Amino acid sequence: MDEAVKHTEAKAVLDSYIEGQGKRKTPERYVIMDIVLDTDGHHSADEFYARMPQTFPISRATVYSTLNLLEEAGLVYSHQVQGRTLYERAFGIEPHHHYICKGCGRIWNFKNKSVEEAATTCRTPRFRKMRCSVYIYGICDVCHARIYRLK
Amino acid sequence: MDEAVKHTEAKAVLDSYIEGQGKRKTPERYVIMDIVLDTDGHHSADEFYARMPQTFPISRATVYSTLNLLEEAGLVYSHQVQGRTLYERAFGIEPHHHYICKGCGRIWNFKNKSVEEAATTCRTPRFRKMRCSVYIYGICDVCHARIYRLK
DNA sequence: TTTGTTGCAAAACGTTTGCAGCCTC
DNA sequence: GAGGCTGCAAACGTTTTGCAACAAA
Repeated sequence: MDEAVKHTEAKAVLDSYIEGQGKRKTPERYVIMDIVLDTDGHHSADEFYARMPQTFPISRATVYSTLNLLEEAGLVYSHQVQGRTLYERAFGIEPHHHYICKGCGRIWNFKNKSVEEAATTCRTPRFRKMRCSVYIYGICDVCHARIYRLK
Repeated sequence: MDEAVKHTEAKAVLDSYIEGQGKRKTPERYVIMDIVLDTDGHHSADEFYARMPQTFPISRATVYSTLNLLEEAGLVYSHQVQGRTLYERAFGIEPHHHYICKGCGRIWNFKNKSVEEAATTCRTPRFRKMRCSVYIYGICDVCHARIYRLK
């Protein structure tokens, strides 16, 4: 996706979410949105906080609350890993799932049509599905070598 | 599964894990294991701590560390939900996955063969799979009614 | 005898909250 | 002007840690 278009379209999504909820269009929210859109991978709120521009400082509390807002608006996904919440941008990327190393907590993405299809089509009574997350836990090469060497 | 057999077999699993790791067979570990085996559903370490027998008090720290041990031994699964770690017994139950309400955090189990098969057969390069967890996030009936009423 | 484990309390960690002042609407 | 938002620091809830006493091997 073209970078400029991505930012324009994401801004439209955020605009309409904010308007629909009777919330306010503060500059902080759009600055954070832009940074999230330009960041790949899975990061904690504090990691995003560390990336806030020195020219436009934004507090930790605002970063936390804005990431929540962006998730509600559908612009980021969150994942609970090793006691922390990690965010990844949801806009301009293809559907995918994750495998997570129990040793180091690193996350890798993978795509798989049958996993995707099975998760989205299965029945969940009395429950409105919003999102399916498939996590495959295991041990990565690096951790396996480390653990094996230690013993 | 027969209850007595379940406890006997689980004890054998824990025994061999403890022996293999050069760890120690303390009474606390077997008391906690028995309680976990007799408990259905998803519970935090503190919830298990509250269930420790008055006749054989066990500290919070020991409950936390033993639940970790039981997970390493494959006797419990853990799930990260709303900032907490929830445990469920892994022994004597059929494979299943979960849907989780974003409103209240409650978890329901579901079984689905194609989800199961897709998750276990997909390829994850440079990575040794241990366990697949499928989480479907959404809003349960109760929360949907509550949120809808408030607006 | 060695060394892993327990219990306690304190500390750590990520996150949320209360509040005063500010800014969007 | 009303009320949502920000920034700060303090509070929160969960989990981990340090340490001395204990007990399994």
